[in-house]
Amino acid sequence: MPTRELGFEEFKGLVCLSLEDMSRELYKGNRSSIKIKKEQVAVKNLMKIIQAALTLSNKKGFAAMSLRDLSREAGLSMGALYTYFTSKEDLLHMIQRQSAVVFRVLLEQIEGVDDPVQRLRRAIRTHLFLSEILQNWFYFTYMEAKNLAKEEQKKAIEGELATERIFVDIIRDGTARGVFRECDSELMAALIKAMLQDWYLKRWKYRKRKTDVESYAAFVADMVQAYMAVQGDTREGGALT
Amino acid sequence: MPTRELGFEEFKGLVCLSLEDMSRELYKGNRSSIKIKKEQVAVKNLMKIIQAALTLSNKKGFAAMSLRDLSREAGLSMGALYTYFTSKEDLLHMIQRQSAVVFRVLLEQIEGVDDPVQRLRRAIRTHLFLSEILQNWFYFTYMEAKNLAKEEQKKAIEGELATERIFVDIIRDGTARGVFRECDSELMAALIKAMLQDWYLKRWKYRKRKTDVESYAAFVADMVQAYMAVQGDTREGGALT
DNA sequence: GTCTATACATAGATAGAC
DNA sequence: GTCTATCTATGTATAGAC
Repeated sequence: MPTRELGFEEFKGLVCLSLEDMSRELYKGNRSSIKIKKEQVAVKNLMKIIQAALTLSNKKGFAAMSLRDLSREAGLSMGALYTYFTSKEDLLHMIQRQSAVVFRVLLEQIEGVDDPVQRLRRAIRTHLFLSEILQNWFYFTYMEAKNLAKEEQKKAIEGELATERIFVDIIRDGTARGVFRECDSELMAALIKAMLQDWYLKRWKYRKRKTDVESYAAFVADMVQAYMAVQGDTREGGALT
Repeated sequence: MPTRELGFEEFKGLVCLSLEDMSRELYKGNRSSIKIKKEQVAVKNLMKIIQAALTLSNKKGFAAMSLRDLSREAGLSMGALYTYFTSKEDLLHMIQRQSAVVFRVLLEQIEGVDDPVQRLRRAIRTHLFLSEILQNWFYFTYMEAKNLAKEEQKKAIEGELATERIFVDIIRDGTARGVFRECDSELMAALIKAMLQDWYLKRWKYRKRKTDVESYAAFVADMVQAYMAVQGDTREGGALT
């Protein structure tokens, strides 16, 4: 569907990923465990709870965040909190599960882009844009994955690999069509992912340096492109070997 | 001093970074807070404590690890534990501070390597080798940095930036000498660091794929080199722009 | 030096008033 | 739907026997 290259602000305006959007989705997906019936009320409070949970957890870790801390930060009593989740672990899982929307948007955005180079570039930009909008969600998901129950942890790993798989497929397609050089596509994809993740893991650093997401995206894309380009092959020759 | 390029096993044999070495250093650096007088005894138990602390923390997080857990895993009583540190936070800080040896070794290893390309390659390899040997220390330091007190946290950030600075300097030197293209050296260094960190943050993934540290180092170095090379400039031209 | 037993604080979770 | 008050388990930390 999306053919034209979008700037970050345009992208942000189109996708529905505000705290309210995310909270509403979360509410709809957890009607059974949330005791509040009125959507208006529920969403309003879920926004406060999630915002508070992400802020506190990302500052000192989910395990170190007590529900009393959360209660204070969200402006709700302990009792009220427990009408929105059944246990602290439940809250963790709700937030974590919601992060899955990312994969859907990523696929949507590269759909219909045929040229491997453009497709790769689009995937990189989209991933960075998403993590820019949902920075605290991404950070939380990454850092708190180890706290999940075994079953949910397995899903998180599958999610990580599925995203990586998107990049692997693009690279292999490009190589098959002669646009990219031959290379270890899994390793290449892993390194791209590492660079994409650094954007939200070290947000403080890039913020201090006033690096914006567009520049970062361009740099990563250029770097990958420089390596993947078939002409001017620097893999074997040169001072490196 | 080191002129010849070392393989990983050679490197591992030369540096003194076994659990025992690290524990002994830690003991010497914390004589004041550790109540045990006999070095033999202290080091033996510190090894058990640190090994247990790293294992448990890296599995479920330092905050979620209770000292009862630690006591069981290390095979020492609660009382005994407290003769090796004054508080749980103290233990965290001792482990975290010990990770600083890395910076020293990194500097030692690139010292005397003049050619920017070789110097960059050496720095990349050394960082990866170090994180391979001290995988659990690196992982711990990265994931638990947020639990540090404000003062120690500041030091951790300075450490991160100091390592990055080494790469910045190599890149700028290379550019000045006409070996590397002009580029945003801080951003380049940040991305290199991101790729280096992925090696110990996602060790499970690379282990499963049977990627060894030498291959990983070569890939990262080649990729950086492909972008930094002055000839065959692909930054502006090509399908990307 | 190391252990067992215990003090004391704080955690997660719930009951029942409003 | 939300609050306050409270239960119980578990946490960190220490005292004192061996």
